[in-house]
Amino acid sequence: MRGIDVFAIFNFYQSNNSSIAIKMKSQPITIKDIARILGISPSTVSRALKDHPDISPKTKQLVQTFAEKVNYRPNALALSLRSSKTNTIGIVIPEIVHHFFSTVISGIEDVAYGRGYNAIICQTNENYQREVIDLQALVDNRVDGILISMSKNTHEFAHFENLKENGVPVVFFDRICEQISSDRVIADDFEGARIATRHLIDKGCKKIMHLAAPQHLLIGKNRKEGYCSALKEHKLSCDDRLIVKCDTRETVFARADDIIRLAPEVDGIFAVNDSTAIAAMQVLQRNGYSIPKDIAVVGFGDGPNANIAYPPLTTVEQKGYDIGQAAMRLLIGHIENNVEEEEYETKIFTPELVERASSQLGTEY
Amino acid sequence: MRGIDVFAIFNFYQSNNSSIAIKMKSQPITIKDIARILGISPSTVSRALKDHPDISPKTKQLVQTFAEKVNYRPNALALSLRSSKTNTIGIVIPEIVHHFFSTVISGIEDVAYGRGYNAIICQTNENYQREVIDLQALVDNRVDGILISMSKNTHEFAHFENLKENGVPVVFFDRICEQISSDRVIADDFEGARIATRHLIDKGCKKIMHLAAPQHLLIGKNRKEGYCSALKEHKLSCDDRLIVKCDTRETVFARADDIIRLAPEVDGIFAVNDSTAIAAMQVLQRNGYSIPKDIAVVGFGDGPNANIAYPPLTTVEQKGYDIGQAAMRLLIGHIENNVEEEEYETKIFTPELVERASSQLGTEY
DNA sequence: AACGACACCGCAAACGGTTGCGACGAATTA
DNA sequence: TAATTCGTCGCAACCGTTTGCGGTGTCGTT
Repeated sequence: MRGIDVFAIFNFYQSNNSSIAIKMKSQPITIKDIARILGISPSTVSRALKDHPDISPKTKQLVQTFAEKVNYRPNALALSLRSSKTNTIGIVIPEIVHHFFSTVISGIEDVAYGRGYNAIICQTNENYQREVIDLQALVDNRVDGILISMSKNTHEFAHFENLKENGVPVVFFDRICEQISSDRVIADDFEGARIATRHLIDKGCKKIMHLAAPQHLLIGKNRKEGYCSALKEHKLSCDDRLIVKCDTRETVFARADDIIRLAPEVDGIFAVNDSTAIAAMQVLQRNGYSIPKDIAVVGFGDGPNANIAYPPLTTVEQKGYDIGQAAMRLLIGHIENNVEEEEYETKIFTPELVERASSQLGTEY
Repeated sequence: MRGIDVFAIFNFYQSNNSSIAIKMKSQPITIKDIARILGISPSTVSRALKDHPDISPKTKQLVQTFAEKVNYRPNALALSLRSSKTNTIGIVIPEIVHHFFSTVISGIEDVAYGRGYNAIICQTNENYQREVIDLQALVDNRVDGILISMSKNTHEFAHFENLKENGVPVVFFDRICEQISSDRVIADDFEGARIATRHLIDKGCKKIMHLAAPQHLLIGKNRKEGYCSALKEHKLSCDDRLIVKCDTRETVFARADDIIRLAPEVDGIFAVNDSTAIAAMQVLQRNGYSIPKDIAVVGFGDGPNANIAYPPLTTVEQKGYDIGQAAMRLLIGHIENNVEEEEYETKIFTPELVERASSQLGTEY
């Protein structure tokens, strides 16, 4: 008896709904809608949908097939509000248009997707104020955790402290905040530079120039020190005269004279990044030097430029994708083991040498 | 009388809260907490916080300063649930690690930030299934609108139709779906190719080779047709013999022989993208040709490679940032004017010529 | 016939916030 | 003095979902 009624309404709803769908934006169907149409209570619908033992097989069947027909989907907002779990994490980075950072994001995304998390991405454009506001917005939206790479212009850390007080799990990556104890995932610039420089020495270089970034930046300092360390390992002196301060294409051209003046006495160059290395090769080539026959060159991986260079550039690759994955895994660990371990972890990724033509000293390309 | 009581509790709460903050993750404070502590109702607190005229100045003052002290922040989830407005939009793209796409995202982000929107980013990795799931997740999270660039492997469009039925505003950009009527923001590949080819002709080229992408891809087809169109404009014939099918660095090297065989009779090359153009230059240079003295080269902008090339590559820039901004603005228009206009707009961005050394036919670099 | 056991389902509160409406006291007006 | 107005505030419902608990009806058991 009652079954007939229900199915009448059922069919009515179906045809009615589909005709509506053509004309207007129909609000998504809710559990209450289903309950009203089927003449049962929302709680029964809820339980039926998740196979609760209290519900009879018939009711379950009815509710489940109906929900299927009308394409019911639970409202994630309501679920989040009730459970205080959004399955969403926040990412705060200086800029997206940067090969390294977008690679990291890609790694984060892939792990997140596999574990059922969504990612809200905020780009600070190296702006401190925006970093503060972005973090606040993420907290307001009750993200389950946050991954941060700090802006260059951030010198106060109250907004980071604030996260800890709010109980939001945080993992810093790449541009970590030394003043805040937390999980960290970083690339080992020192070791990367040492590997690059060692490689030049292995290739037979006796006197190696370094194109360096400003020493107040961590990467500038660490990469230079890695360079010096490799030299000393091999009883070579670390001569300040061989260190030219330039870290962009433009600054290379601006200091081209200095490079050319030093060129006759060196047989290798380690540049703080790839675009600097490539620009240096071009300056040298224009002045009659042959790479890698006369001078071998190694860069430091900031993208896919190395392959395009002429000759293809030997470089050390920063494993952005791995860093992203590791950071996300660490974060998930903190989110899902609500264990209050004050034990913070630091994961270090050592860059990997990718050997190409530019470092084959003495050979023609 | 009562004032004294309240402030006593006030102070108690303050000291109590701060001591808690040190030890444990304190749950964020809610309107109900404030109401309980201040001995008034949640509705009064809510109204006081937004200067409702029904509330007395004294109460407003009390509530507002207290909220300030305890750093009250409204729960965005609760607001969204009630208002059905999340101030969040979804972005679905094939891959993040791609200069063009990350540039688009940057444009989207900046507009979104200015208008108070957050962005959830999903990367499909050119996977149809993932595209479906990502869209569903965005709808479940009740985003206010969605920006999509389609995956290459998407050949069914039910999930797009589904969005329209759910009443979610959608704007397609770059990889649009021709089968779905909607707002669109695209780059004009045809016109870009025409501009590039025209430029070569202006520089004195009489016979221009084209390195083309597969013709079943829209960009391959449009760019080739733009190339032909420019030739015909200038009474030059569009000779299929001068069209070499290669669109990556690897395919250029694979078909190097074909290119070298044609080289003696051509004085210009238009390549379907920058990396192809750069690889072609390298092949030619290795075979004794001088660029741009013997042969002028123009690429098609897919990144910052052009600057790094030797010689610097003339190219047409796809305005990713502008496309992102425009797409977001269109979307916001649809979200905020809930006017039901079935008028869909298509914005077309014409690439812009960026002239560098590689196209200065006859000159030495 | 009265009892407990069990299957099945609904009520109501909760998550955090908003808002229409009614209540109450005080001040103003007739 | 009685009626009206106004300034303040709280009740309760609502957004969509979950869940503890209590209620109902149908059995079988003694």
